[in-house]
Amino acid sequence: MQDPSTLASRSPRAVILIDLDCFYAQCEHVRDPALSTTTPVGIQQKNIIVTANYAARLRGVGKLMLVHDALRACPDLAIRNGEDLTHYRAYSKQIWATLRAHFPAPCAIERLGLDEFFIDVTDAPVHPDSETGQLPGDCHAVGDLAGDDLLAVEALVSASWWAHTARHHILTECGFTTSAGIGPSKLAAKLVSSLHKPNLQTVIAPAMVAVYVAGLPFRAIPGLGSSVRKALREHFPTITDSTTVADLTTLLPTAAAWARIAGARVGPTLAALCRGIDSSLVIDTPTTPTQLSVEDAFASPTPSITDLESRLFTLLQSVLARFDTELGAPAVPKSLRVTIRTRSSGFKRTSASAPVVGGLRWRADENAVLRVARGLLRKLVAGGVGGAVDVGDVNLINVALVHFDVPSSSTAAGAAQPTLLAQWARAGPRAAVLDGGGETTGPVHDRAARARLDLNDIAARIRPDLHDDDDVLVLVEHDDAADRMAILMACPFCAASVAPWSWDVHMVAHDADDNID
DNA sequence: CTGGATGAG
DNA sequence: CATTCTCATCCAG
Repeated sequence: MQDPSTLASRSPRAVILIDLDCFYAQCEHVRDPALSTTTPVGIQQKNIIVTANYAARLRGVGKLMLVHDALRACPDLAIRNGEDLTHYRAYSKQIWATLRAHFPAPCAIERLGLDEFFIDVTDAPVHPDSETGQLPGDCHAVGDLAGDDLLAVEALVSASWWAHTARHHILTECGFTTSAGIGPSKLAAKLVSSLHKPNLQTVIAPAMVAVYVAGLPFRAIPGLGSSVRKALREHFPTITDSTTVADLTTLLPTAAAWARIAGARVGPTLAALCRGIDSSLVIDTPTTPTQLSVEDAFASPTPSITDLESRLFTLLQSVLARFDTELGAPAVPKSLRVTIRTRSSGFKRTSASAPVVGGLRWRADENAVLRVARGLLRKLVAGGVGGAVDVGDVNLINVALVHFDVPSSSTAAGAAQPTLLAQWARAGPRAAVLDGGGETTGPVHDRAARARLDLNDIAARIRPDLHDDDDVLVLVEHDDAADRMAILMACPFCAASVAPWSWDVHMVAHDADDNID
């Protein structure tokens, strides 16, 4: 069977990574313009400085440095507390909105953390300023662009100009400087983005990617974290911090060799990344996250379980408030999760979760939610290794709302269904889009891949349950404006074209019609 | 489905 | 080594 995502990713892409320079510190400068960029600024969370502006870095303040050490290196460090991420989230969202406005579909925009954004500009128009073939003045290059494949070079020169204008928009509309990497893949864009910073950008020639990656220290490979590093050192004691990707490739020449060290899933991926190969696509980050959590770490022991509960309730208030202000009406969290961390466990986390029966109406029944949260906490504190966790041993609590969903046919309230359907109808032709994984997000870019897609295959992927039903007609249409394949299903009752994800609610609406009759 | 491990910024 | 305060994905039970 053809794998559409593989086919789509085979065509050369043009990917930008925009990286906000020392994001938290810049947020403080933007919020308080009187704060000079020449004064060293550090952002404090508990007893560490998590990041610092460039003035502070020049004075020896590093990331995740103890406050004590930072002040010793730089006694006049201006310290801002960054434990509350609210305004950092707000700036991040503003920057995302700016990028979205200037890079509409079919350009995908994927957020990584609060301060990095991948943009796929493969299908963007050729940038007007790229016609001379020159790069923007603030754009460095890795490798000889002129010597590379002609079409790929045109795409990357244009992409470099798009990165330049994106950064210009972020600066003039939001007030933030950025660095950027431009390349034929997410991997390439990411790895060169930090070569020239702050406030500069770097493009890499496609033919140079493998060579460039080979020369990097092996820990630069994204996805190669502390666990894999530990396994590598155990198998190969000669490995040090200065071991390069090329050295590793000599030790582990095949995907199978990698799989033995890092597992069947991660291993082959790392093997490919080490050769500069990354076929992953930029995926639009959804507006609704999969979880929303608030946590607090505390150094001094909590005296009693009541005090622990008091902390828990404060966090719960905070996460509920966040839900109200940040998430749209259709989102409903289905579960509540409480996580604690103890010193004696070596700072490991343990969690417990439970369904939230009240769903949407917890404002009216907050006590019930509080009781659920307290029950989860008691379960964790009672479930310690020796039978019970010492309350004073707990040094972090996290409360999370998880598994958001839109209300569907499973919710009983019949009156609410037509309203929901009306909302989706108003949202217009945001039809399902095939990404090859059977899900309904992301474009299929490669025209040849589209031509090979088999209709039955598509139907089976999108809604295997309905595909067995002969009455359902599946339509595949090309939306020329958006340059996407839309998969729609014809409703046998009203002849409407319905997106697969709204099918169930559509049917419930018809059921409601029947009941009125 | 729940809970842990891992990795990202 | 993680340390902060998050978020996502994968996997075993």
